[in-house]
Amino acid sequence: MSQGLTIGDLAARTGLAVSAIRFYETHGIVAPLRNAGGHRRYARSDIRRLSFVMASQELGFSLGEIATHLSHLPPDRAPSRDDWTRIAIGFRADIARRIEALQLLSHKLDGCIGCGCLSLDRCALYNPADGAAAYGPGPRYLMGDSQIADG
Amino acid sequence: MSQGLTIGDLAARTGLAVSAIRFYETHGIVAPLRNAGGHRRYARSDIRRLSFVMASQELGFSLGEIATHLSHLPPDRAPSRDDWTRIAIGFRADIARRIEALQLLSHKLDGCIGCGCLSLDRCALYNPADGAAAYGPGPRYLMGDSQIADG
DNA sequence: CTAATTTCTCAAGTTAACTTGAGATCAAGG
DNA sequence: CCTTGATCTCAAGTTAACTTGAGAAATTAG
Repeated sequence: MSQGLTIGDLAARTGLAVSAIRFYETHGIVAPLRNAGGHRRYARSDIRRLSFVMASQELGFSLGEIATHLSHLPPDRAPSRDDWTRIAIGFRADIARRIEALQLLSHKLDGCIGCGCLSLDRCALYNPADGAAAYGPGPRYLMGDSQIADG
Repeated sequence: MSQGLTIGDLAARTGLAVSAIRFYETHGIVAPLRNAGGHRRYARSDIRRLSFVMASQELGFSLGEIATHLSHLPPDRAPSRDDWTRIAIGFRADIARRIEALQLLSHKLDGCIGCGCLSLDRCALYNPADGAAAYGPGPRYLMGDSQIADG
């Protein structure tokens, strides 16, 4: 067996396009070695790295955020079990946060369904004034976390 | 009071940029009337419409999907309570689905944390072969829902 | 009525995350 | 050795969701 996986191997194992894997490299997400001919050679652990990227994207993280997460892995040696465990735990925390946000939203909709919804000043989907947050370019107000207790 | 809200009013009430509201119009999300001078005039119910758009985007829906949801509202008359209730219920179902997906992922990470993670063939983040789904351009494999029962 | 806002339209620019294409080189099978 | 297929680099195109800019007309404040 030659040293490491080719980019095609990695693409086959992860389901990613070869072009995507190269693109990720320009964003510091993978850093393969090169063989004598200048072709990329990947470590087996890069499969896991890319799997992590795909999972994170599913959750809505940007490549930049993902790269930050991954930067906590050792750049030189293959990541150990503990290295990955640390990352996975932080990842789980993010998932939990997102679940909570969705549940809050769901509760607001409960209120909206019951409230008649024609008096716009009381709908949970309205009243954006609190909890402003930017999600993408430009200013955006989100549904905040007050004005909901009073049924 | 003049007839309806100006685009600036709507922007102030929703937190959206004026340009964004105009943009949404080109995507069939709002359809304001025009006054004598050709300026847009919005109904109060458009505030809710746009709030719904922002909430949906938070959940990862595209404008196309949102427009589809909104197309179930009557185009001519102001939406009634029941109209909005129907939409809100469908919306809640989507939230529930997403929460489930996140919880599944979290479970997989539980397994990943415990499994040693150095035998790549058993990690929940690996083994993409099932549950393929496209999320953005190009083929993508996601973490499916099998190969997880056996600890 | 005049000046300052706001709005109008339309075209073009922006960011993220990739893909596609061109032209050249490397690697592997027979 | 030679051909086919995989890779390489670099530039440019793509989609979503908007923003920015220009020039003109409508509104509003004083």
